[in-house]
Amino acid sequence: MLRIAHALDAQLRAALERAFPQEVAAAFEAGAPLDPQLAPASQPEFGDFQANGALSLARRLKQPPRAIAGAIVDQLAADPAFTALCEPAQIAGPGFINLTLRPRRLAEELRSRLGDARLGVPPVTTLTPTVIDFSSPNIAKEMHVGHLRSTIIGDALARVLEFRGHPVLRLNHVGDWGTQFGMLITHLKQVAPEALTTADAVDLGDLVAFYRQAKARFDADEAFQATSREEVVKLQSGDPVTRRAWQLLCEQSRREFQQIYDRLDIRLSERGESFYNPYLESVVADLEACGLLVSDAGAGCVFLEGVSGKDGKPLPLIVRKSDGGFNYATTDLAALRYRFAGPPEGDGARRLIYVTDAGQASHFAAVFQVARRAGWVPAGGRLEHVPFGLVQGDDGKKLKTRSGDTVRLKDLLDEAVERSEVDLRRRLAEEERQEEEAFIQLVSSTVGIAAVKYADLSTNRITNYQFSFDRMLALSGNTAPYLLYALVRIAGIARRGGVGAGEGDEAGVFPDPLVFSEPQEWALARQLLALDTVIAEVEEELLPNRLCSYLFELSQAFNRFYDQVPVLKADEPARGSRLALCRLSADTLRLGLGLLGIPTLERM
RNA sequence: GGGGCUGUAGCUCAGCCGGAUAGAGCGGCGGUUUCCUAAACCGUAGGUCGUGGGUUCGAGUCCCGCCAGCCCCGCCA
Repeated sequence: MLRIAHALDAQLRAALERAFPQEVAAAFEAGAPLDPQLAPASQPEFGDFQANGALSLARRLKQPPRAIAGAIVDQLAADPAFTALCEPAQIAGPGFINLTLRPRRLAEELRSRLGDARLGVPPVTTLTPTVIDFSSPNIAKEMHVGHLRSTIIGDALARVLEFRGHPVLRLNHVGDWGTQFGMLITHLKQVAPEALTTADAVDLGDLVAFYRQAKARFDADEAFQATSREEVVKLQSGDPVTRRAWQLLCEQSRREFQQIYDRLDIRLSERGESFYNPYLESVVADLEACGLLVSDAGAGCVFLEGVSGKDGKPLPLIVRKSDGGFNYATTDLAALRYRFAGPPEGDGARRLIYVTDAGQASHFAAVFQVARRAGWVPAGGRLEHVPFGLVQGDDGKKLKTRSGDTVRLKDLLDEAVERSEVDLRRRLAEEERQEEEAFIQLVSSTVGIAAVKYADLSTNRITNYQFSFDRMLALSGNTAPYLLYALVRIAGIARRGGVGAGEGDEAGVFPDPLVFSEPQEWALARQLLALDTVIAEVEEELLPNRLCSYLFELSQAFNRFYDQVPVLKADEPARGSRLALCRLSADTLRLGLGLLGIPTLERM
């Protein structure tokens, strides 16, 4: 519907201009052009679109809104392109203009989607090279529930942008540098030196425990602190023993992470913090050169504009610690600059997206501000922090295991799949269905993982997210199983109707024109045509839940249609037209779920 | 103390740069199966949109105050 909306917008603007030539010209001169305010209809009975502009124009044009609407409608009626596209425009209420597309045009539009792999979603014409920074676990730690949202949301956004045609670099900014390694290596030297020389001498779970011990010692023991700092220096200066230990730890973690990414079907390029190490010095030097760097209590600071602390003085972003070392702010600045810079020493991106928890909002605001002031953000370059809320348990507090530990991502996925399997087996027994073990495994793991992903993506990411296996695995409601099941029902029809995916790829097997008569058919058709609008919206606003709502509403529209309108038993051309709706519903669900990173099933 | 986010139905949440009677799911109650997977569909009850002001023809949406919860605030990321 994007193309149609554009056409209508242009027609409305032209009509407005013909109706009020002087006023439109004057407003344009004044830099405040008049806008007919085209929007999707707020209610189905209002048609497909509505134009709200007449109401707000009343004051500026010094005429009653209905008179303005009337003048615009008269001009629309005189436009052959408009009358070919729409039924006569209706004026409603205080001055809304309601627009209803001609059914034939809708049917044509829909028919053009058949056999189109992009389902009417155009590729963008202006490519924006984009870096998406997401997932980003820490080396020598296990991935836990805290990484879930970043990983799932980041992947979905990447998929949508890639589908639109943008070059996307998916970066895993893993925590592989800094003080933490000094602590860990120092501690391991004393308690488990073999871990530093032999691959996989201890498993990752033990490393996590060692890390915790190291952190505790670091906080309590000054001598340990000092040794740890020395170890960091050794690491950064390339000491072979320390360096080797570091590589072993990274390698081990990397393999563990990859198992999770494989399960989640997530593709990522690892480029950890250490990658930017060679650029830290120059970041600080350049900040100094452009006069932003201020030394305060021995630390290198950039004082922020518009952000003040307790005493009303500006707050600093510290980019060089008083011991001369660099911190995460320095790394983030170096990364940002590298990503915007052109090759060979840069990625040449024009849009940077950071998918991290909302708690880092002020940190990123500070980093972005400093980068802008330092002139590292190119003209037209976009910098976006995509924040998300905490994962909470049923009690509304941060999700923990019964014993109070953070939940390992692996365990969480295992439990989702296990619950899904128990449910499937129970259902098979109830229905006395016989299925092969491979089928049960495939369905359980697909549904389990899909449920976890969809539950996360389907809520507005900015708010905290209450994690509940029972809700995400529910077979009804706005859940992955409901959507997957809708697709399975369509697949059932397709198997009998002979128009499944891959069969009848030529649009020629469907009637031309498509013929619809029932309201359920039109409701489904309109929903199908809205895909491009939703995708464009997600691309812009980076809110995957918009796509989820769309797919859920599509499934509902389909289930209503399926329930109330016979397909296979209908006569032609209704039968073929309804099969076309089924086919497009299936394709749209597959595509949409695919963009969310969720694979689909033919049977379940 | 400063800053940010959040506050919408019993519960979990939508609400698309202000627009027509505030939506969905779950749960509750009541229905639907000679027919393509009923993991579905239909109906129904349920809301002072935290609160008080303001702007506007029009405010859940924008501005200000207040209340509550969570998060951040100089050398962790």
